[in-house]
Amino acid sequence: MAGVKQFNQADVLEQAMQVFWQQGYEATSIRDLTAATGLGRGSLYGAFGDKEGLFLAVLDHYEQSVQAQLGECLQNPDPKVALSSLFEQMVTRMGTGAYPAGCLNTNTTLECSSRSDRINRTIAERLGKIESSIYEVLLRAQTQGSLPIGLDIRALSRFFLAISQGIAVLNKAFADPSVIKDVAKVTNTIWDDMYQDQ
Amino acid sequence: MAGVKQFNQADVLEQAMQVFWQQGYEATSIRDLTAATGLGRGSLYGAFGDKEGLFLAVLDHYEQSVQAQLGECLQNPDPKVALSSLFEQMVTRMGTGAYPAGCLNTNTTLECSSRSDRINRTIAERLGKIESSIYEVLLRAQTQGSLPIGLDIRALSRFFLAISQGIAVLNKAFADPSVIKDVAKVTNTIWDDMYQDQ
DNA sequence: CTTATCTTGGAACAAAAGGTCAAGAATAAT
DNA sequence: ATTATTCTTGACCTTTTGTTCCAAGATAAG
Repeated sequence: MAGVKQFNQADVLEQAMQVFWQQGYEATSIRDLTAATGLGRGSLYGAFGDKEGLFLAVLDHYEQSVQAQLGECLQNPDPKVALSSLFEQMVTRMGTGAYPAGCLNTNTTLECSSRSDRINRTIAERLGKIESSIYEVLLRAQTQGSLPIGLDIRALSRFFLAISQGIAVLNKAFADPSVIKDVAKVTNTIWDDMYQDQ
Repeated sequence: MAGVKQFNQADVLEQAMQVFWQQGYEATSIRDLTAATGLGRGSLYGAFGDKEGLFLAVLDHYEQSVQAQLGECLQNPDPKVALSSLFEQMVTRMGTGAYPAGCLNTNTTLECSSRSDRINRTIAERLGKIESSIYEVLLRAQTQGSLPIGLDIRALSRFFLAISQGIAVLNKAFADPSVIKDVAKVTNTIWDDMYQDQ
């Protein structure tokens, strides 16, 4: 069974992502990964180099498969809908149990940022992109005149980013889904209050 | 050099806390701990049982030495000051660099909650206590008439808890201290707007 | 059919992990 | 001074870690 790749890379990354997401980077061994993916050691190392290489590939897969959906929310032409649907989407996904609790980016930030420069830069860059996306939405709202000009929207985008990270933490800490529902509810209230409908 | 304990337990916990806080639970080895504390393996195991036991002791030490300061902020008789000083205190401490980045509770939540039930319960309980403390402050404000009666202060306390966790995440992800300053700034603005001065 | 190329799974490796234990040393009690 | 108790030290154990390597197998090209 060889000569050509015997496995689908996306499937392997999906399985590996589940394991890393649930157990964390350090707590996940190569054995765990070969068991989850069904690949032999040689195949894994041949395809991804080493554990860190596989993890970085998993981070990419995560961005494209999970996080991309959040990015789409922010593309909504109505800034008010864009931001509120972001939090709604987060809470909904976390309620389904289709994925492990929390957010892989957030988990990785707290576990690996002080250990691997490469991972640290990847994550910081990714969080920066989310902040920028939120900033674009706020800027659009401001130019539309539905958000006060005096508002510091750079600070505001960081604020919303913080809330999203906080939701990820609380979702991992508490089994109770009502906690993050409450957070999203209050966030939307605040956002509604800022937003001046024409 | 024995017969009686040769080390100060608080000092040892302080050193161990620094290591765990910076590297995470899994990435910290017993060698790291003996090197940081100056104790031999036997002494460590004699005093704390095993790695998890030491870590739980460290979590207690963290609550008493670091987190207690945040609790004191919330004891301020003026609810408005109480909550705003909480975030101010967080940002200030994280700016000093006296401790590693972020928050040990938050880090632990994301790394260990799916691995050790004991640690998971400890952390969930602790976050619950913070939520309750915030709730008390909001309730006080509400009975004083400075917060609208219609407000869901349970949800609101969870919201502020989420922000505090988000701040911890962003402080670990970004070296730039202006990020969490911005978050605290916006949070205080929102809190001020809610609060109806008499 | 032959050859060259690539994949595969598992054996093997050194290093490091968490944890144990017995002998030695210092105090406190008698 | 002697005994009993306690703590410290460092070697040692087993298991697991991440990684390498190779013989065997399967395909595609000539």
